[in-house]
Amino acid sequence: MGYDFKSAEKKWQDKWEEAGVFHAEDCSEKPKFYGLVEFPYPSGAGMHVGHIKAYSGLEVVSRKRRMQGYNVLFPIGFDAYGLPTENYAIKTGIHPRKVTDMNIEKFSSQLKRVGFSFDWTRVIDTTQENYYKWTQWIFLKMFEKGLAFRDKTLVNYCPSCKVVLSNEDSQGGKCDICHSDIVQKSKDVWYLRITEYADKLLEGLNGLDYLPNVILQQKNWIGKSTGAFVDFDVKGSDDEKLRIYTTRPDTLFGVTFMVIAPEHPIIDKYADRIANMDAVEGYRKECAKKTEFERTQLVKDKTGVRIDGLSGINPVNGKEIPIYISDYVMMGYGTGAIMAVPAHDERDYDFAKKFGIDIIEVLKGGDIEKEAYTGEGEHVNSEFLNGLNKADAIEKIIEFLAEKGIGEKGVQYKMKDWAFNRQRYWGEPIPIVHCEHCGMVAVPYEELPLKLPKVENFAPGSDGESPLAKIDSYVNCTCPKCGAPAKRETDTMPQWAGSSWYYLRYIDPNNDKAFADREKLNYWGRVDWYNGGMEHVTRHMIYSRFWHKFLYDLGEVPYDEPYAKRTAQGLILGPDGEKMSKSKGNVVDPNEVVDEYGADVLRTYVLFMGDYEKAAPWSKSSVKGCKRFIDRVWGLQDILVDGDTYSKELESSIHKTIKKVTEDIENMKFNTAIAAMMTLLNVIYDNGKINKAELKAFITILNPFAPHVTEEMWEKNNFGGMLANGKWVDFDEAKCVDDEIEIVVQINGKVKTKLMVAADIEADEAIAIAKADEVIAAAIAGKNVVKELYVKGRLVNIVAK
RNA sequence: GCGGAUAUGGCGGAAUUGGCAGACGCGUUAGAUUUAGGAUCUAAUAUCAACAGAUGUGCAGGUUCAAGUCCUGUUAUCCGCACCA
Repeated sequence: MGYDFKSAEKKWQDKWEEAGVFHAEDCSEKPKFYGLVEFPYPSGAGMHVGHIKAYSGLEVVSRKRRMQGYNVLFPIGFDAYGLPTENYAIKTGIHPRKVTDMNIEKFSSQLKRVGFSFDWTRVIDTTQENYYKWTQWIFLKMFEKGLAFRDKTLVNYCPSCKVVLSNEDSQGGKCDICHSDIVQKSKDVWYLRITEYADKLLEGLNGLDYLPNVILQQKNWIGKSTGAFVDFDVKGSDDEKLRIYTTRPDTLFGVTFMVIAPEHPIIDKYADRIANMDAVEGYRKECAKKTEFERTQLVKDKTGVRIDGLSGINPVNGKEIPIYISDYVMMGYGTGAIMAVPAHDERDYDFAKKFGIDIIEVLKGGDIEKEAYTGEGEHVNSEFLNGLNKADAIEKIIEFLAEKGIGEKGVQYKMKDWAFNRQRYWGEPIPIVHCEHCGMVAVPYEELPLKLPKVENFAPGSDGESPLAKIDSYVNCTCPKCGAPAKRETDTMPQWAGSSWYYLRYIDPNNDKAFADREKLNYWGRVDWYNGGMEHVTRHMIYSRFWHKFLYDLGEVPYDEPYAKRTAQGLILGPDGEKMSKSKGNVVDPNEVVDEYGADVLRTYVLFMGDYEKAAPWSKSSVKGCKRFIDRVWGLQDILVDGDTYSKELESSIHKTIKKVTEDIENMKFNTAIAAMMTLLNVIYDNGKINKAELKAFITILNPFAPHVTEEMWEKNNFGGMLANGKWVDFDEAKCVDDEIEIVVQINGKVKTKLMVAADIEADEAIAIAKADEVIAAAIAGKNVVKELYVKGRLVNIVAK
């Protein structure tokens, strides 16, 4: 009788749910394991095979850990605020609430069909009042501490969609949605002062078990650099100081010009003294027209205009140097002004060559006739720095600058403050009231959640205002402080908000007194293992680490980093080797796979298809290989015999496989774990029979991968209880080795023959046996044996000339 | 441009960390079974060669008794950052 996955899978999913076997127990005596996967955005398209792979990894780890006696928290939820839902709602007229509920329903049933061992009693939805109440609560705490603030910014605005767009949605200066030209618009928006945590976020990385690549990407994102600020006097101004930032203050003697960003305020301030203001203005207009893409493209061909009327004075030698404006200097980094050292900076070099500016070498080691020398070297032409190396020179010059009061040590970050706003409906309302008398006032904590009002028209308003701005009953309120009529903030929070603290809510999802109970926080502690996509390791992870560190500083959480370990799965590519996309028509629907082959096959395949951390193309025929594997496992019941200990024939194979699977799962080497079980299966069929003890062990280690078929077999053979509640099997290291082993005999490193010998054979004996072999004897006859080696358990190598 | 990673049969990928290259799976070929197809089972399957044997882990060198693995150089692909001073 074949295995009927259709009925068995449904049956066991229901039984597991009924018995609550995957419910995590708060504050239990058992050791805890908190495994976290990135909760999905419930899109209308339904689940993707990528989700299955992303969740299957920690699913296997979680099921195994449960069987090993851990109290496992393996939760799931939905990150449901966001634009796609809202856009769909606008298009169809169905309310986003309804769309979200439908999509969550769809995702939930799909996830359940795959048999994931999530604790469904803890499911969260970021759009529910009892969840976003605490998102707002955290925001207000930040507001209280001055970390949430408002500031003017130039935003990308699409006049056609009437919406403010992120940089990602406005690439190339065109709106991603309607492709009209984006205009820059000044607007007051909310920011979170994440830069205040830049150092903590950087230092925190040290003790964490993240993939090296993840650490690197986070470091790059934070982008810390150390250097110095230096003030240059400006000739032609009223005693104006032009402050620059540099990482190489030691090259100050090589400065031959300065460059400021086109937006630099000094231009407007002294506009009447700049003789060529027309040219300067013309250049600035030209830059403003350039899209971000254009501005980053032309690396070699520098453009710029000299400011006629203002010049800089090099503070170390009093030399007068020209000042240029050029768009290779950005207003958003450092001070928007640089000192240019063409001899030792490629950009400055290109610029100097183009504009015919002097190039003065201050570091030995390169040939500045040909190109800028950016390496290290001894200082020359630098007065008191001459002869010093880079580190010493930097130290000395900073000392000098500080003494003279013309500069100081400085640190810069690439990371900017987090623009925390959306002019959209489907997001968490920002709980702030604007009062004419009191300014910005927080909605009192006891009034949270500030509910997102139900509206009929959730399309964005004109002029980039949030749809909430049109609802008078929402906007008009009284000031919580003075009681005067006031207006509510109408921006909502960005998508990233809800996901910045969701791992904390799983710990105590229904608490209405706090975001999570302190005792439970103490018990569950950090997420032990967080798996997700590489695309989320910078923004999402840094944002949530920031929120967590903020809560830690507030004393609201008992540990300072949210995630102890972070891994990432590789993409599943389409069968054509291309990234899956609807437009390419190469998307694989997990539902169809479950329909055709069953959930166990789908789960096994996504883990078997290749290295978990690498991208691999989907192969329809390889899926069939996993189907065969599952069917052959079921077929073991046809050759089942009695026996309550491992048989001599299979004992070492079973121990070896248990060892391999046990270790591989922890290292996310799921593909080789499955391969090892396939190998064992082949060994068993070669053996012709399997006894009950052996079958128990086999289906136990297979259970995390293929829980349904193994559970069905467990029941059918009356092994007792439910396998999901079962105990993991141990292996005995001593029994993983065979008595007799095959060794290879090489002559001059080439394999000549293979011999069976006792596993504990000594070198002398092994070599003697090898030399006694007729093939070897013949090969070395008449030759001079130079060297004889025995590598334990592996080979004998005889070097003969 | 900078940083990181990868490169192994027809395909996805293994390789105890310097010790039999190609585990496991797919595909292919032959056979069995079947009215047929499908499914299943058995065997073969890196390349060249009838065999002996030789060659073989992107390419070129090197170290070693022994190299996919270590060293030097080089090429290609992918990812991240990108005029960050």
